[in-house]
Amino acid sequence: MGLRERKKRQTRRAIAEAALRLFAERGYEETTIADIAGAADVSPRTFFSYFPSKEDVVFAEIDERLTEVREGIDRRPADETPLESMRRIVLEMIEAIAAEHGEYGAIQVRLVLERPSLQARALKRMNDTEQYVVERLTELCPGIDEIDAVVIAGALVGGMKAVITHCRAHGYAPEATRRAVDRALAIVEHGLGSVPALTHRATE
Amino acid sequence: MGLRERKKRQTRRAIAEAALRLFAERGYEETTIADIAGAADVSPRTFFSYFPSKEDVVFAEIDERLTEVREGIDRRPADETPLESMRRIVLEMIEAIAAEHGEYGAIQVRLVLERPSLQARALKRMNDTEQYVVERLTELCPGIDEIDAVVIAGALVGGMKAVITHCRAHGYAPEATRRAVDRALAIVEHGLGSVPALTHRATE
DNA sequence: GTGCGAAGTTGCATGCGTTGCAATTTTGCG
DNA sequence: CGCAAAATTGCAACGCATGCAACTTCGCAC
Repeated sequence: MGLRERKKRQTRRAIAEAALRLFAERGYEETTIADIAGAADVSPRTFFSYFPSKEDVVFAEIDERLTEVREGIDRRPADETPLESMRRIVLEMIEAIAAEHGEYGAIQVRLVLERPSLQARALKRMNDTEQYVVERLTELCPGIDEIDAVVIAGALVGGMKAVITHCRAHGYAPEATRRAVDRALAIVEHGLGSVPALTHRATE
Repeated sequence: MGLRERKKRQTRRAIAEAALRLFAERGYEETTIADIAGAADVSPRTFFSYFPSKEDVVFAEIDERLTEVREGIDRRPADETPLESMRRIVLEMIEAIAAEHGEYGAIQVRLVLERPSLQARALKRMNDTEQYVVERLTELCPGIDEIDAVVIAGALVGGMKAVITHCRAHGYAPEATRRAVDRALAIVEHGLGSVPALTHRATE
């Protein structure tokens, strides 16, 4: 890897860290591009040659993580059933998110939760991942009905989103996390019909 | 309802229609706030006293529809099981969306699909609705486990999103729409384990 | 090491969305 | 009519984002 490459990576990191630090100190909208550029020792114009927008800098690390998840999906061993694969991948994803809990990850999570526009972007990223799941699913199960694939991916990602929300609210306690994942997968796998509260009629 | 009220409603509608017409004619980013205000015969500044942002004008009608859906949820008859209620509400929602297919609804859908930022906003709205489902669900089923409620809402909304996507891609043909809804609800209700393609091991 | 082309950085000018403020006009009602 | 509240408007300012052209730095061949 040449000097050029290394320096770019270094600058990118400097910008991202400066941005997150400033966001944490003064808040997101209280920090301007000029502030970030100044703290990272580059010109304001250069910021945009590394990140297409102010919002994107928040998702810099998260994107790398998502790429890893996709690679994990692609490396799926052939002797797993699709359901087993999905179980494993969901677990990996949750663990990755929980591990990210410290350091700058916490700042990112807080920012995303506080700013509706960032939350919207995060949901879009999740939706894009769902599209990817649909593609892999149709590849994995030749002849599967299209609507089936889309619904399955939707239910899976929806369940995963639920687990992430739940775990975040409970501080990522390890045993609670595992329990949530198990419970979520059980519901998705066995269906809403398996939840007694949902099939019980109020009258009578 | 006083004259003041009526005029406000009228102006709001004028702005929304002018905006959607211009978006359709020249494109979203090719239309400025000044253009919209000019076409609706108000000052640019006034635009912002009716819509908080340019993006919001795209969702004006959709928001009204979502409000109706929430009201539909609240009016749920007591002799339905939660699962039956959800089935009915999902069907109503899809029908409302399909009915919206004509007129300006089509423009909105096209805009949302084309612009990533609008797509993100649409997903956030869906997520907010999901939160609402969680609240009603915990109300409806006292003592239900929190994680269960969150997962159920996630799976339901995820499935619904899938149906919407699927139907849109197939031009909202009535019989295909009904089939998609049935299939989606069946999968969500009986679980992913009921889909043969997912439990079949490749090696054997 | 010298020079050259490519890649990266920077400043400048510009357009647009958005907000706060104060002035002005319109509306409903006594 | 006349008054107070509400709505509209213009103005100025700020920040994000983009295109462009000048400039600097880098890697590489000779």
